[in-house]
Amino acid sequence: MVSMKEVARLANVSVSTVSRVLSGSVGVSEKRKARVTDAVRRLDYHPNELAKSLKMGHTHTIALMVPSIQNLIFPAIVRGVEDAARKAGYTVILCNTDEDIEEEKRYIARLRTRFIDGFIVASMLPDSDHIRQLHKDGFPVVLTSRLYDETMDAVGIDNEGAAYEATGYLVKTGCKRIVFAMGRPEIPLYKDRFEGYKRALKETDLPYDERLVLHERNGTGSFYRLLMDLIRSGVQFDGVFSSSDPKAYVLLRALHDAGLSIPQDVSVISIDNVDTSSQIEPPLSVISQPLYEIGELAARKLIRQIDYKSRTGTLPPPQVDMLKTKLIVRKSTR
Amino acid sequence: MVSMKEVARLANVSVSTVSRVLSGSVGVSEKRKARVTDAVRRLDYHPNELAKSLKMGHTHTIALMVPSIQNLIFPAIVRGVEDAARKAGYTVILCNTDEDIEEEKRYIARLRTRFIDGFIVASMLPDSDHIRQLHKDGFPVVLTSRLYDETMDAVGIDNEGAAYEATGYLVKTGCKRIVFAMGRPEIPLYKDRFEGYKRALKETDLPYDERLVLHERNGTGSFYRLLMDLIRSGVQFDGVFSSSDPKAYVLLRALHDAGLSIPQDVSVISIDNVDTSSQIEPPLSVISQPLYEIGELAARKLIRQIDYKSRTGTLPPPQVDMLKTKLIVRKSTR
DNA sequence: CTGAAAGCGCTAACAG
DNA sequence: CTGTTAGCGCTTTCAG
Repeated sequence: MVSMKEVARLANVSVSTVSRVLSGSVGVSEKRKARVTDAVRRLDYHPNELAKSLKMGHTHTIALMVPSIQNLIFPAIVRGVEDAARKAGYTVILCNTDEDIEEEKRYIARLRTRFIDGFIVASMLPDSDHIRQLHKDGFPVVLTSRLYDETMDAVGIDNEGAAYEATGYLVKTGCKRIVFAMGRPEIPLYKDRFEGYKRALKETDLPYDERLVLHERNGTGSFYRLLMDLIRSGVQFDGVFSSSDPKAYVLLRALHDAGLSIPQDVSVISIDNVDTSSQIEPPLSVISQPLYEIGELAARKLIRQIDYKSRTGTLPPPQVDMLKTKLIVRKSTR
Repeated sequence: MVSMKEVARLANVSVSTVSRVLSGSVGVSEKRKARVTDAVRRLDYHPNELAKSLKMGHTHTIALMVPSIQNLIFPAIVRGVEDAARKAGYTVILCNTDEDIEEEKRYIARLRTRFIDGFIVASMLPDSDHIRQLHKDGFPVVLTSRLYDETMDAVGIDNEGAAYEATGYLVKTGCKRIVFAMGRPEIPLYKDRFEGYKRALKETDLPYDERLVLHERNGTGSFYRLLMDLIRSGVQFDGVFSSSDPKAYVLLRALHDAGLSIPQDVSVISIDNVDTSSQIEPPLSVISQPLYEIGELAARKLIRQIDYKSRTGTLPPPQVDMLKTKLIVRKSTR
């Protein structure tokens, strides 16, 4: 690897002169500047970012923590983060935590020692004190797609409102008995979506029937059994509102296997709008959340924090941004 | 950040002693060792990996280049890579290249200056001299899921054989006129799959009809039009073999929209077996490739190269591994 | 067994 | 305008 020293030697100047021209050339004579740029070219010199990082205290690297990239909502988010990061000259380290808080802690502990500039955490569960600690320790952090509160930067959607709208749409199109597929209750966004469902029922004077809410047992796959059991039990329903697209896929599968036709026998709606949701049969009606934009904004906010911190030495006041969702009616609803 | 110096001061030893106990304690008296470990604990000291990297010349970081994480086959591969990497104490940087060779070059140029220990490239196109150069320059590289040859480590599947088997299965179950959805010809694996299709036809004495092969125009979405046009043109067919799962999804969509039923009117098979393929309606019959294992093995091979290089100073002889594919019959075929 | 010192490649005072 | 110097935090000879 060719170092600055060699460039300096070839250009017959000192390393500091080389360093100067490489970082803006303020106060360097044209003559020497030319010699340096020439030497740089001839040696095909590229500065060692690692050494720079050690000296400067930042790495232009951010960490992105997701539960699992295999969950369909994350590829788009990750892509948004990566694009925005790259545009700003940042590199992203991808961390799959598998919902395992210990794994996440280990990951963070390792990353901290490398001068990671900041963290986007899309995997936060309640009791994640290690994340709050990170923020308290002065690390730029932005939360997304899971839990967030007012103490840290975040970008999300109005989950309660989205669920309210989804349920409302089902009601408006004639559904009277709507199944709700509820995700893991530790994840607050599911609670919010549940609330939206209940509020929509109440405001349209539809009775709330406990038997119609399906609670995830272990893994998304469990909804297959849950819905099948409901069907067999004879409880009637004419609509299904899934709290996420991946769950909707398995619900749809169960409905098909039970011989029910969609949307004639039952309307299905969901929240997310993952890429495949428009392609499957039937195309899924959804409340769409702008996944890519969420990732993009999260990255931009993080970088803004990093810049702010490098200027002032402290983190800016936290701010949570809510992005708009949109109802997209396709063929799974009447 | 607490440094080794502070630990040394608290423990009343020199920094070299601290360094020694932290890296195995060879030749350190029990007494001092205890003093050091105690100081480490009390100060909650964590070594600065960046400084270590600068000194040692490696970072325990690998780069993973994919065309786009939004392509359904990559989340599983990425996950495999990340899991294997993490197990070995490595961190992965995710790079989406968008099939843009210039973007890829820029990415690599940036990464090289950071002492990246190696590259897994799942995005290689022909004429990727910058990748070969990387390898020539002594960087550990493993190729996967795209182009590869004998000059570099690689992990892949037998694409020709997989396509042969897929087509053969369609023939065996009664198809006589099989549409083939051909991906971008610059990507060799699609050529291989095309060859397998043709060989199966030949060996079963079915005529090869050019009109039955659909050539991707721009983007996977183009297959919708392509298939619709074929249907309208009146050319008969009773089977569709898609060269990848994402393409199969749009083909399925077109078939549905045209009012054809699957598999009664036409059988559909594909190569990949992405997670959602078992969930959609109808569940897709596929030749499955072990995506996760491919990623896992790629990472393990890369790390093996890194280790080998750090011991011997050179790269080990390249070796390409072929993983087994498997026919999975679901509901989209007769 | 232990510490002093050099140096990885770079930046940023500090003199001149 | 330019060069010398002192580190960033760590590992690793090299003496003792």
